[in-house]
Amino acid sequence: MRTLKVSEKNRDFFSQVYQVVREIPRGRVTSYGAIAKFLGSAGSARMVGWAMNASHKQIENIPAHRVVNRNGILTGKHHFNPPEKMIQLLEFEGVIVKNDEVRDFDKVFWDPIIELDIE
DNA sequence: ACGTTGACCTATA
DNA sequence: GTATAGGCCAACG
Repeated sequence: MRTLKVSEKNRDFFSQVYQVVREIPRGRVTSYGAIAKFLGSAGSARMVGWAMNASHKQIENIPAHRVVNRNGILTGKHHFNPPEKMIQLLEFEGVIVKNDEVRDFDKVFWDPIIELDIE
């Protein structure tokens, strides 16, 4: 269990999303909804998507390819350039993607609610 | 200021 | 198994 320290500056929703996404280990994935729920705003999963959409503007690298929807489908691949990049990144880390869907999703799923503690 | 738009999710049929 | 509906709420035009 790792503890996430949220400083005064990083209190806004987007920053918190980025901090969680950065904690996803190599070869594991999580879902938009899981992040939203972890941050206390379940039902705002679409905002997590928005955060990913804006993640390329961030200075630090955000492993947005490790975030998929709750069925393990790579719904966000069209926002990568090229779209195949997302699959390549995942498979490079050992995640097997078949037909835009993560294989053994339940096994590689990384749940921030279990793995992270917020401070 | 306001209507529309989503890298979503749950529920229901 | 698919389909449709409603809620969500920040950002964009």
